[in-house]
Amino acid sequence: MKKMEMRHTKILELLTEKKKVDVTELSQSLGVSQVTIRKDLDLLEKKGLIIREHGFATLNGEDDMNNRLAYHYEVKQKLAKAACAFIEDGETLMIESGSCCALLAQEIATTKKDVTIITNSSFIADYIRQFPQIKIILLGGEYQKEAQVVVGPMTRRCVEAFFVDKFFIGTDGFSKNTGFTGNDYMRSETVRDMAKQATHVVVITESSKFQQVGLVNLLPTNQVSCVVTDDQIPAESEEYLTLQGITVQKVK
Amino acid sequence: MKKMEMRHTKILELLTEKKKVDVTELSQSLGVSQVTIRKDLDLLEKKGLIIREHGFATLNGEDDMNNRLAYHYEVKQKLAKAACAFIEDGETLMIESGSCCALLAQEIATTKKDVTIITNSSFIADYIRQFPQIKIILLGGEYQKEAQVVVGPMTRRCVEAFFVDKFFIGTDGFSKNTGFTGNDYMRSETVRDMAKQATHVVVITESSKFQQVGLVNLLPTNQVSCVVTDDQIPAESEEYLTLQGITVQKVK
DNA sequence: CCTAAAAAGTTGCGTTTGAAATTTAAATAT
DNA sequence: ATATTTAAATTTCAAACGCAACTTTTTAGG
Repeated sequence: MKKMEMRHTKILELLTEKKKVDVTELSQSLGVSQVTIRKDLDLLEKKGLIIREHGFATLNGEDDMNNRLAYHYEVKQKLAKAACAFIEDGETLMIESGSCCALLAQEIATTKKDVTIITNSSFIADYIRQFPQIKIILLGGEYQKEAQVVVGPMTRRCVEAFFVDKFFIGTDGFSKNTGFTGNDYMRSETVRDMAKQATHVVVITESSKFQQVGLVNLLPTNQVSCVVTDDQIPAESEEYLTLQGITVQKVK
Repeated sequence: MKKMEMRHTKILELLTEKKKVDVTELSQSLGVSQVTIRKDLDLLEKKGLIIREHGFATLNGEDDMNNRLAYHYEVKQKLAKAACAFIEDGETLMIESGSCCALLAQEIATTKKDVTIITNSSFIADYIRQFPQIKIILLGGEYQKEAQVVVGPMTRRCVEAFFVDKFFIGTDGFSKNTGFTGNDYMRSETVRDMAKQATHVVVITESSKFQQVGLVNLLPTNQVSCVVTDDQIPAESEEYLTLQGITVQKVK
């Protein structure tokens, strides 16, 4: 990794931990000039990850979603790029909420043409609305304020109007017994509703999730076609998934 | 109007016109210290109307919606407060997109309890998501990026699941011949779809709209129950509306 | 009308900022 | 390997900043 990227990663880590870092401090602890730190922070702000203020920076808005974007940003970015390679110009696809999915949406928006994205996440709709190449269908439903997604019976009725080839989701955990798991009941149910309308479900997730199990059932293994993750996935998990006929795409 | 409010109004006007104003300039042309101007700008930023930067300020994000919020902010705020008086705690209502409607939603969110807002505007959903007292139903549909609203057949199917007492909308123009008019075909159609599901339609609009006519039909006069506007509404329009059985609520 | 309290505005000072010019380091081609 | 180009980091300085202490103006009650 390049020097600058490392510094950016370090800054984001510090920020995730301490919520606030100031320029003077960063400059000293990272051994570069204040001007350099300012440029770093400006770049990170341009990416929408942090907010610059006079003398310091904070994570973007204490917002749940933005914090999750900043956390392990570089890895998630790579996962998004890898997943994006599956997508053709002109395709219509579904994306669920989640930080990796948001980055995927952004990657699609900046590299593909005439793609239609169907999503239950108004965060994602907002996140990529500046890119004219992409058409967005926003599903309706009960609005979950923290996650900025819609869920519930209306969302199911909305999504039933569509049928697509690929559906991209995140996950909060995995085990052989449970399959993929989530942490929110309503959101997980909505994911299952959406999955019914897609030929292939692609899970995009950091490998760390393979060492965790979520609170509620999300999707059984046999409904997933492909997993995009990083190379730290436990060998055991990878073998098991492959054995179940799932393509495991590793990055980095 | 108080001195400070007048300065704020002036700043917003300048900003709407010039897109960018700097502290030094404002300080001179308004005859107050730079510190005072900075405090003004900080306040306006806290309201989400502008964005502060080093040495100057701009309108919030060149974003269509935010610009419209800043334009005639004080009047719109009053209209919102007046419209909010019609609403009871615990009520379920529908709100369409539009700057006055966004301010109404905020007013509801800060003064009412247990209100459910059904809307096709993800801007509004996002705008008030920090307030826990309010439940939001976000309708689905084709996403219009600039306006941050959903429209189209899916929106109609979504809204058909509800029936409410009051539906609040804005307008882009009015005349005796045309009734209320809009500037966007799809959005206007969606408003009509939503209006079918409400007993009373309330139009919230600056009086200046009574001197304009929009591009497309929005709603005929006989489908509107009430108009909330400011006291600059032409007497002729007011009389006509009253004669048609519409309650005209004037503020200020 | 007057007085007390709150709000609005100013002054002064040490710190942080953006911008431009310059040096250093890294990538790419020869 | 070495030259060429490009990107990254530093230095410098006037302008802008936040903060806190102070003064003026509004507001509201006796």
